Amino acid sequence: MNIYKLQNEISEALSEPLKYVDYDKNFKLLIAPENFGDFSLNISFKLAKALKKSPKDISDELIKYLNLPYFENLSNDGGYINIKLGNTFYKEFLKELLDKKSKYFIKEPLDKKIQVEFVSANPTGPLHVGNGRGAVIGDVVSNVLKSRGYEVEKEYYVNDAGNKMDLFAQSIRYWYLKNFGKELEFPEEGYAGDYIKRIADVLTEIFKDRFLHYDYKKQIEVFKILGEYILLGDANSNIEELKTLRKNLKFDFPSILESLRLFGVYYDNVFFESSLYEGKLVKVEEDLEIPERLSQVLSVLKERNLLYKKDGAWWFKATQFKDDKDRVLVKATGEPTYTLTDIAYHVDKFKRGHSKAIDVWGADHFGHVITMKALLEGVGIGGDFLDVILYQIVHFFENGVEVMMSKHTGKFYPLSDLIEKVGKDAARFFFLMKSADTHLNFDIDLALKQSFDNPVFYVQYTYARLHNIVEEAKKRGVEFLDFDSAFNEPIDPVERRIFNSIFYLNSILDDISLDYAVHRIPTFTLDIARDINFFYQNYRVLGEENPKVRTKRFILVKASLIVLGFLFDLMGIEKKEHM
RNA sequence: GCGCCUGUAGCUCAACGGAUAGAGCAAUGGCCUCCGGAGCCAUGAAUAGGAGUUCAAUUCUCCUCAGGCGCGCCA
Repeated sequence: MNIYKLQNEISEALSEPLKYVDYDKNFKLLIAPENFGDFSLNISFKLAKALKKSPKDISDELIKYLNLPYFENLSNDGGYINIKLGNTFYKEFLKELLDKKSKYFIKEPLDKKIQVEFVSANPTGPLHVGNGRGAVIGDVVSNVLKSRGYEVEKEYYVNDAGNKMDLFAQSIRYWYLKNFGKELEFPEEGYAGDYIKRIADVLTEIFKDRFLHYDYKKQIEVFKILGEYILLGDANSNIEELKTLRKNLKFDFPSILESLRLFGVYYDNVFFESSLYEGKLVKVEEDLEIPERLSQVLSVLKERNLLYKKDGAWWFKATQFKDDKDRVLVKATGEPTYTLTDIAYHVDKFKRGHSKAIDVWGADHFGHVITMKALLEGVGIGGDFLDVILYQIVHFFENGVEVMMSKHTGKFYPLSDLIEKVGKDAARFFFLMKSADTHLNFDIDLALKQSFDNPVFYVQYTYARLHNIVEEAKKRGVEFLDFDSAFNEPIDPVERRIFNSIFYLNSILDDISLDYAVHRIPTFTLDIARDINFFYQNYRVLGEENPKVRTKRFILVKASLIVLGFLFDLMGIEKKEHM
């Protein structure tokens, strides 16, 4: 028994009286408020206008058709149809749950691929704490979609082309040359962080003066590659020398990909922006020559008459697709813009067979969303292919003062430090708890001080003490009866609440797979943990004399362990059996 | 100026358009012969302001106020 089956049965039962009525047949059950039964239907309110009757009268009629065997009682409370479920229902539901365990919350494969891209920070500096929010959101959205039956590919897009990378390389070059007594002007808008100097020092130590007499262009190329390698870490580079470098490296903070792994984030794929520049040059127009993979987009736009030249640059007619201005795709210098590589990248996602691409971006990239959707329309894929999850800025406070961070001034708080201090689980839970579209104030002092008080410990503690009951039962050789006799006993409200929540979880996950509101997972987890702790405090399990009641409660313990364990897996936090 | 996000208890945050707006922290007062007290119970306290749509608005629409973020031939 699961929520879909129950909803279907209700839907079918109502199809007879509502034969001639146009209504939403996929209506959902609601969890009823306390003292109003287990679940409720608000369908009569929706039908009131069409049927020209009061909700209360409609419910009176409908209830006559709802004599399902699972229902113990039906009531009409001001138009709401409130359902109290019978023991047969709980027996079937829990049998299935205990049998399938966490698979109870995994849907059948849909044969649909979805790609989730997140973090994708420039490899010009280590990840800072702010990146943590996107990392957790992307990771957990992926997990939820997997549980809904999608085939999910998690990807990191490395922006390793363009001006920022040049500035980065120039900044390293400055320090490298300085190590050999050559003092230059520090590049304007260069990266000022300590780590830049440390990269230069590491390179000096390993490669000595090898790059000293390279020409400027060659130096930039080398520092770009090596610097990126040090910061990003081992993605899928095949260059032997880089692997050796990796081995010799004594750098004092983890690379981007290592930080993410410490954070529990594992990617299926790392995509390099620079790969879009590979291949031969293609002539799209007489005076427009561009790498092959980028040229494809331009050719399609040209065919559709959406590309034009102005002031020496090539423009996309974005205004035809609700953007507020047209967008440059190829600069007057002949270089592609970030917008062009990004649309080429998204076309690539489409060609890889994904039915949808989900990007997780910081809210400061908001302005890019409409342009990307316009381009997707422009190339004929359609704007709906892309969903962008925007998460609002995180403000960090330390000693009561806001921590200002910028890769350019070099002041930042590395994500790896945060993980080390408060732990992976607490950090993930903390980031996850707030809705993505609300600003998040992250008080670092509080996070440190709080480590033992953190809600994540509360839920993990709940799991551990439940697990202890199971262990204790084995140790003491406590006897239990069979499933059927356990559910001859009445189920009391506290137990119902917990069972009902577990039963309803699939429905919540379905919602999250549509609106990506992953903060509802920690919220749900805290709610059910509270109910479970109340149960734990007020009801004995092993010490209960009545073997039927004892068995029923033990089933509740097992069901709770299954659901908590599954939720922890979704959120990427540990299932600790002992703390 | 235009666009987007936010405004809920002293603080940090919840609430598919649904019934009595919920938690945590902080405050006050209780609960350990017990399967883990890192827990449980009780008390006080809130929808920025104003119109509108709806049987029903914290949620949707409009206006005002306040905070944040965007509006590059940057990425």
